[in-house]
Amino acid sequence: MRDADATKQRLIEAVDALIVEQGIGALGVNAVAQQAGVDKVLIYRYFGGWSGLLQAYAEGEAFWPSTQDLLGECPKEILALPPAERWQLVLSRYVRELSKRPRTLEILAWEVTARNEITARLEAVREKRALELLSHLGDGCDPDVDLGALAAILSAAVHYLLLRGREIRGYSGIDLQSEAGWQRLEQTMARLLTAYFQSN
Amino acid sequence: MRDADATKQRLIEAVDALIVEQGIGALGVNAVAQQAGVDKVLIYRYFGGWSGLLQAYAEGEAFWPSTQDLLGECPKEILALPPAERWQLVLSRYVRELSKRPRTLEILAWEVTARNEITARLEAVREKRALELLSHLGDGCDPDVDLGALAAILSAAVHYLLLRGREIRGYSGIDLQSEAGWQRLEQTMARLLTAYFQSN
DNA sequence: CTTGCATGTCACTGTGCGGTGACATATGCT
DNA sequence: AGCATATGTCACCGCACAGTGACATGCAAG
Repeated sequence: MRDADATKQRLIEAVDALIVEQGIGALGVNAVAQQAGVDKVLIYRYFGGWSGLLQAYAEGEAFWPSTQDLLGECPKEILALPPAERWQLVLSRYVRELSKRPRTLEILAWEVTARNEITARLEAVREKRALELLSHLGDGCDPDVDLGALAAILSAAVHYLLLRGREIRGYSGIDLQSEAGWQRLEQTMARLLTAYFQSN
Repeated sequence: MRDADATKQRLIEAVDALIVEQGIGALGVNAVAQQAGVDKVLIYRYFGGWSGLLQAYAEGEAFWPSTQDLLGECPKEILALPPAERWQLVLSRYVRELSKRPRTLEILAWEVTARNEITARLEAVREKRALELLSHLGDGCDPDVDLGALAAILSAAVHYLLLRGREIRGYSGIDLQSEAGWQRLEQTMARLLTAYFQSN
């Protein structure tokens, strides 16, 4: 083929395929080269090494749901809702968007155990997005309420439950792999939010 | 020393030391043998191999806070509290107990990325304990309330935030490595619980 | 004292890993 | 056409890993 750009692309796609199919644990120079059907030496030539390839992959991929994904096409309508409903809606969308993204879940899991430049960058992007979204969600809320802590708790719960749900069913009596289980979770989160915003 | 039991013990302790000092990622036959100051072949002789040693370690260690740790010495007093306060207290203790247990956090992190016999067993123990505790916490609550989901959400949030706090500071604007950050989190959880139980 | 076994040491195999140097060949420019 | 270089192939290194076989030695029972 003699086409460097295409080869780079194949390597990056191979990283993605391996992550989705086998998980981050299976990732490595040899595995990626084989998956791409390419000699591994090209990883070093084109990306300067393993971490270079990972970085290229991380930059090219949109792991994180966009603000639009979460607020929808008519953010004004959503932002006009009372706080509890607004948060419920966004949280529900957040769950849906994340569960559609096996790559993102894999990355989230990776961040829990590994710490390196790649995860650090991805985390920085995430944090920025979170704060950005948070600024939108705060309109019209009682300033006395700690929205940062609220978002931290709820998103943390969602992250953990989605991650565990990839492998186990029963968690605190909830079936994390069934629609019904997640309905119980979302309903309880919704009630928590309603009660919380009502009480202030 | 010519003492098989002592050697077994040293190996198990070496596993523990490595987990605490270097994390699960650093665990391996060679590393453990070196840490124990013992030949690795003894791992195979005494434990039948690597997974045997891990299993022996897992069985011997008490990773999980006991019901007593969480309910305290006078469970009756705690169980006599109104639901919101009861849950607040237990949750707060749960955070404190877990943050004292680096091994347990390491295992929790491990479970997120790896799935094997060991993690499966540990998870089973955890789930059993959780349901047990849950049965105590449900007294006098509105039966309409989904306590399983509530416990899942809150414990998931705590797990995730504790795990992330080992490596990052900023999460949704909260400093996960400071007393102040955790006070914000606990206070928000407390308010959520109060509002939640009040509204039913 | 001698024999048998538990305990421990050492050297080794095979595998997969990340990484590199030397070579082959297609492509595009002059 | 001929050359330089970008592109790709291949064989290889050193390392760490899990696991094993053969040997040495202390101890306890006969």
